[in-house]
Amino acid sequence: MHSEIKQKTRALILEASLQLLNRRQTSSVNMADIAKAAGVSRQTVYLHFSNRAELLAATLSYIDAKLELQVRLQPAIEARTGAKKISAFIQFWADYLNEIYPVLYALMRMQHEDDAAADVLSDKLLTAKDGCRDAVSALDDDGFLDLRWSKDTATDILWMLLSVDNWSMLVIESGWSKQQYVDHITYAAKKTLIGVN
Amino acid sequence: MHSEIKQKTRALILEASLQLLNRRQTSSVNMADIAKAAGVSRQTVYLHFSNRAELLAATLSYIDAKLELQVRLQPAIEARTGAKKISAFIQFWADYLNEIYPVLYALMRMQHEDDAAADVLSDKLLTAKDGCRDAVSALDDDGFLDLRWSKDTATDILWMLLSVDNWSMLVIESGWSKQQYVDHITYAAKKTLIGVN
DNA sequence: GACCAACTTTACATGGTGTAAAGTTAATCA
DNA sequence: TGATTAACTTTACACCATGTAAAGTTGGTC
Repeated sequence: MHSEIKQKTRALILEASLQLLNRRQTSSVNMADIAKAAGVSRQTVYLHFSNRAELLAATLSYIDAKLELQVRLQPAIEARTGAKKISAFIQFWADYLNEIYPVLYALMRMQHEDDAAADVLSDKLLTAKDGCRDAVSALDDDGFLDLRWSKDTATDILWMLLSVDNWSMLVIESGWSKQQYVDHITYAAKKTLIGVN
Repeated sequence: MHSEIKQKTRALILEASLQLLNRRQTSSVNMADIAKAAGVSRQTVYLHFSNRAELLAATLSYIDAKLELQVRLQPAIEARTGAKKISAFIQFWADYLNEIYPVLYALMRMQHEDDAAADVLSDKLLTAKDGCRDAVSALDDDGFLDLRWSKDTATDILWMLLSVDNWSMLVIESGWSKQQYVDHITYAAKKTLIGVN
């Protein structure tokens, strides 16, 4: 079958994209670089992905498929109390960001010049914001949401705390370990959101 | 004097840069656009500023000169308690960010492609981080710093809360008013950092 | 043996930054 | 007054990545 060949080439490109982004986070990764690493011509990449944003989006999905997201998310979904949901979600988020950061970083770099890239990013991140909303709702149901916050405001605050930029600032720039990030951000989130009403 | 003419042209360029950046935050502002707005050839801009990063840095300084930073910072410097220092500093920071954001945004957009731009930004932001450190120290002197935090960690946390990306996320994207930003972030910062030891 | 999907090769348009160099204008000074 | 020169203009070009275009090659498939 021809389409088997096509799928194989697609996989080669995605794997090359992922590997390159993981290795050299600093310098930017070209379409040409990726083609070269995949052992394929630059035009072939455009045959599979109509532009760079689409390739990066596909690379994100490629990672997601490897990670078994549903399994990883179970603890956050099953957590009984709001506080435990927050802990579980932040734990998940830190692990997940660690995996996808290089791709997100590439997308973030091009988001201002390229609407397609901006869309991919905002899709990805808004999905995660729903996780924040869930956690806040659970906390509110428990009666532990600080009366100072509306649910929307609390969601914005938690979402801000968990932003990709904050993560990279603390973990990449300031050198926090993953465990420090999880511990400190979890503590900060709970202390900010929880009120003894 | 020749140099008077030169200074006048320089001022024209800086003013044009500032106006353009303030008006159209969304689309990017070219060297050519700025030259045009200043009524000057593109090459003349390069005669005064060796590259875009330098022009933006000068535009930042140009704003600073207008703002009388020292006066604005007085309340934060004079505040007696750590808690009041935090409030005063966040108030100052929100006002200041509001003024310089368009320029910072332009610098942030180019920081990954251009080392000079990255340097300008990190200079500007590290100066502000010192403000966070001062506030944390004051809080610690009062004996009100949550024992969970070291001074360095607390500084990182406060600094993260006040990051430009967070500000734009809340104020630009989520539509918070300046007052909401100040009130909510101040409350969150105090609740996170202050401990009853 | 014809067909065609997948891929290659070559070439070009675009857009913004920065460099280079020759030409113009008018203030300054001997 | 006339030469000098600082400030600015004009024109042209190199660069670099993205994306488009089109003709050519290879090797399964029927």
